[in-house]
Amino acid sequence: MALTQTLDRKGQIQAAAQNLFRERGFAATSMRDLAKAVGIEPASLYSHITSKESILREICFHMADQFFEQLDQIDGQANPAEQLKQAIIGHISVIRKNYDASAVFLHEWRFLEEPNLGRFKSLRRDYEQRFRAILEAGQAAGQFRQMNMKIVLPTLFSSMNWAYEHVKPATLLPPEEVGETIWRLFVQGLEHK
Amino acid sequence: MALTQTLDRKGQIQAAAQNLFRERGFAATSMRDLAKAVGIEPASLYSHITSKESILREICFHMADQFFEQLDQIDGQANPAEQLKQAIIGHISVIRKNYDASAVFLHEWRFLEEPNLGRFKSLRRDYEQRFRAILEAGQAAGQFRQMNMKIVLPTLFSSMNWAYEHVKPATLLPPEEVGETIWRLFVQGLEHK
DNA sequence: CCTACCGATCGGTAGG
DNA sequence: CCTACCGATCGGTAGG
Repeated sequence: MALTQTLDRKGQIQAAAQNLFRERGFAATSMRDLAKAVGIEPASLYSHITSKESILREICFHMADQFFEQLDQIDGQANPAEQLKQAIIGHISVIRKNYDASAVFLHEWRFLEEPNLGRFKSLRRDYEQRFRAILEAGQAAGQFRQMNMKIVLPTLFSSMNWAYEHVKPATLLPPEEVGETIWRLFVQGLEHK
Repeated sequence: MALTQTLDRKGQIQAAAQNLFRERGFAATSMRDLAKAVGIEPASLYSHITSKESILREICFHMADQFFEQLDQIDGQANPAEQLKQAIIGHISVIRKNYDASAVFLHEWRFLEEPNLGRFKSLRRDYEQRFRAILEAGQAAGQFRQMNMKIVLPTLFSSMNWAYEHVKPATLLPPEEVGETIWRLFVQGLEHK
């Protein structure tokens, strides 16, 4: 919401929606709440957006785009552990740059309607597979232990995704510190060698 | 919902609410939805419950009770790594025994009203502190490395709490396997020694 | 546990 | 971007 005054009306609506959807959830946020936050009449929202769901759709798919862009920037020549480190820090950085939107992306996507819901799930699956490929490359290279991917992969994502909650933006730890710590924990474990 | 037919009406309402709140969220579930699931008229719900929020309250605090009970059963004489293992497996077991309710506990608690909301947050903080104490005991004993607890603790909880999602009940891995794998990952890490 | 109903609020449209 | 408004639905109560 900090940059609201520099955005056009459509951008203001998106920013206000991200904040409200994050704080109250999609279902508990009314178009009247949203209009009030923007400072216009409820009906005027529909000059800029087509439906409540269309706002959610833009938030979710814009976040998905950013997560994929980040993945495309990691060093394909690095070893798996290093690639994993870059992917983890990148993922957390995207969350941090989109404090409200990432919470919506993570929690409110289920209110998407078909066919958007199906497309969203498909993108998310693709993204998870990219991480899985890194982990499996590490196993193939003998760097990582053989562990059940059905457990390891969701554990990794859960570990990365808490970053949006628990802590307010002002007191946030730097994404690099969070990412490095999670990576070290994940790769080396808590126990002394 | 499997045992609905053996429950009294109040229990049926609770079971149906857990399922609906899990699938659609608290805000998006109407009392009419709930009544339909139970097979009575909407107004009849109020013979057994006082408000929509009171159902949520019972779910959340009943789950909290179970999490604490589980913690009280771990072996206080064991070393920190072993205590951690028992606590993790116990936590995941509670989630597994309450498939619908645990999702509600984890995601819908924010729709609690004061003073319940405050009480809930306080209980959750206490619970987290119990885990923190185990981790710090491990550090004090030289068994665990010094790491930023502000990162390690939420990472641990996130890792444990994914268990309620991603996977349908029928295909669930045994809680012991999930718990042991997460514990090993958390303590030893992914990398070969 | 039901019928009947309350005032409030919902997402969205018509028409300018 | 506004005024005016639509039909549908909301959580909950009265009274039996």
